[in-house]
Amino acid sequence: MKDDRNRSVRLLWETPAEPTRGPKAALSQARVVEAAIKVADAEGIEALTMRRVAETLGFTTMSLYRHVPGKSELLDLMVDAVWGETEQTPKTTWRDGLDFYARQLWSMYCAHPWLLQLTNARRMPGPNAMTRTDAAFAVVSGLNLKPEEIVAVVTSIGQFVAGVGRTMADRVLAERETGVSEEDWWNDRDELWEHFTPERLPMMTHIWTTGGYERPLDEFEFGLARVLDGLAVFIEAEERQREAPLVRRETCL
Amino acid sequence: MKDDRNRSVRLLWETPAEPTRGPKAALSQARVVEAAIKVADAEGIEALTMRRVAETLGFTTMSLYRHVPGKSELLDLMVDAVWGETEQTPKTTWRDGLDFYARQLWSMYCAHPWLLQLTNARRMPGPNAMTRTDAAFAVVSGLNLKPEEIVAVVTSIGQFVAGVGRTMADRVLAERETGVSEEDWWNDRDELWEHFTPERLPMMTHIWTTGGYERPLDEFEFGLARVLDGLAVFIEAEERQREAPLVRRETCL
DNA sequence: CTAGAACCGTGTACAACGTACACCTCGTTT
DNA sequence: AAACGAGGTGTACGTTGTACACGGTTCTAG
Repeated sequence: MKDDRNRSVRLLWETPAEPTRGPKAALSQARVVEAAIKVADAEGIEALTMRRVAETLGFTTMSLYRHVPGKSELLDLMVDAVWGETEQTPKTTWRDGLDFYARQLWSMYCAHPWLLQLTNARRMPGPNAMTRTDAAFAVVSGLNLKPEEIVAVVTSIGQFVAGVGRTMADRVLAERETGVSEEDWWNDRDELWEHFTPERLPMMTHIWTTGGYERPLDEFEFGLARVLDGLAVFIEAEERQREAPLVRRETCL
Repeated sequence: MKDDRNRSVRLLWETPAEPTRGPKAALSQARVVEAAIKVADAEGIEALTMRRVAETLGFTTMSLYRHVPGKSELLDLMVDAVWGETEQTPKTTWRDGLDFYARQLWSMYCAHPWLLQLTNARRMPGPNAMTRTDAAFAVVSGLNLKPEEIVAVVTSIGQFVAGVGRTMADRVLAERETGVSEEDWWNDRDELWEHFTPERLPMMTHIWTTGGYERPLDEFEFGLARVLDGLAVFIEAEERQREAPLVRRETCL
């Protein structure tokens, strides 16, 4: 059963029948997942080892494998458990809805920065993640967009939040891991700044001396406003084009 | 000298004096970096081990440490070497300039997807990366933006490309690593689709049946156009009324 | 009522990783 | 000729995920 390609599908989407025989389990899948999330929250993804999770639960490392097939599947379960903590996007205007969706993602990433240290490619999507995404699709469904445009719009929001979040997460996790603040770390590399000369880096030194790095804009708020503005331009243009009688585009049912 | 905090600064920004004594080096830092990039290009970052690099060069693992202080510093050198392959943004309009900058980043990420598997937090910036960034700042310097707004505008482009790139990179590297195409992999998980019912996921099933996933829009092109549109709205508004204060909201981190 | 199947948790073991350390061998400087 | 600094080698250690064998516990089939 090693190469059962649907094992992780069943793991996430189906609740297995309870065993009738054998001793009562002292541990459970839910407790393993919960403990793993707690470890990752506190110490980052590189501290998340099977040994560490087992230790916090007071069991041996190998006992975890009775409840979870492997580390990869444990990560799948952790991710979908965290999606379950978010609220579904309510039905409102497209802009309010996407704003809500973006902020839900943002607070999810803030609470669990390790999410952004994980690959998303070929990660098995769980029911929680899918229902949240479905609700996000719904808020842009009344705009007469083509189906692939709906996907593109929601995806662009998701990717924006993930992009900004990753920078934030890397910073937070590095601070937590090393115990050295971002500022202290850069100040320790004092010889670096000697190479930042106006001849070599005119703009950066100018921005530095005029205080551009001292009071940076909030990356999330600034970027979100820009992306939503950009989507507004697109959506309005798309609606105008659709109302024009001559330039009928093919609608897929 | 172990905790010399400026060691990596000198490594990237200064060329060390050539040694006078001892045997001629059969290896060099440049060759190590080059070989490492080649390995990462072909097999991804998780295949980039000191043993693997040494093997492709025909030397022992420990010989690398004569030319590179450690793996972390090797990564710094690889990153800046790759930045050196890109062209600097020429001086044009802000929109053409940012478009150029975005496409440079994009082609860099396409050529070296492993860049996006690396943390950016506390990575020592090298001279190539800094001059490229400086040139990008320059194209938005004629707009009378506040210094922190210049940083925010360029950063938002960088983060957009990194966000889209990461999705692309994860996919490409997973295919290269496993030898299984994305499509085949998802087709193997056939039981997953049985859970995608219209009751549970109405929008997704609708988009699926209307072909929204069959001809997806280009994420890079779609997103870039949206972000540039959004920045245009901001820049025009900013030019119109310079005296209006900018609204800043608090976020969780 | 008993044999055995199913299940839980433990302990040992292995290959791969980064790299510290001791070592020998060159080539230049004193 | 002796000393010294540098390049490359080989061994060894602590980590990681997890395969495998094992012993104890609980329910089911005969």
